Amino acid sequence: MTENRLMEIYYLLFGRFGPQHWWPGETQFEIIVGAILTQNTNWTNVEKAISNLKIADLLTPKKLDEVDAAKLAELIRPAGYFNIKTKRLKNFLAWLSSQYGGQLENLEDVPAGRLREELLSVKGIGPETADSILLYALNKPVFVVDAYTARVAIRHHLIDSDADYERLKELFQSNLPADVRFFNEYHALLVRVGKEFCRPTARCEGCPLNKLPHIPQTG
DNA sequence: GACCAGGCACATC
DNA sequence: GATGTGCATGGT
Repeated sequence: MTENRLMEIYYLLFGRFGPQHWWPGETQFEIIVGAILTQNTNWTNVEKAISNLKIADLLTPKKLDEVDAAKLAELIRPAGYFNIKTKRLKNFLAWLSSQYGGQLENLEDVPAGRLREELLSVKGIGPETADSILLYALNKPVFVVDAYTARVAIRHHLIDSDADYERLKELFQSNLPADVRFFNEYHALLVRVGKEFCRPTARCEGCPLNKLPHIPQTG
């Protein structure tokens, strides 16, 4: 049964890696900025960009909304795609400013489903970024799917290889208890095992999920 | 030097 | 509706 297999995977991962303490960010806003900057990008590059923003004392919605776009682009350059990500950050801030007075606390009481739709309407925020913001910044019980989640699920025969984002999300959300802490840890653990053992060219040797049925990686 | 990394929007068929 | 492409830096 899928539910039991998903729990087994969780316990194997947690037993090996322990708590991951996600999201790696000190404030709600830092988490949101990180969620946008990490799109298709290595986290270490994102850390450099966020460090630049901290040093420049710009890591608040108001300051980032007001800063010159060219300056912002220069600061986030290490995160890659810096021109498009500048626009995406500005798009988010424009939405926050116009719809919620620029105050993140005004998002707290908005139902998760409605908030997700609104976030998806912001150009540059897709399903993964929206769900990351909902779960990690706003503590809503939604499951975050990313490239690692998909790879692990497919390689372990939990879902068809052509499953889209929403189907992958449903796999986890409909078979697991909707709990913020649990979803937080589970996704973080999937990224951890993905980075160490489930990359396209990584080998399965030593993977804590090896005892489960899977497609052996030969790269 | 090629490949990869915690996506997304847009063009084209 | 499916498939392809641009966006860009930095580590392995």
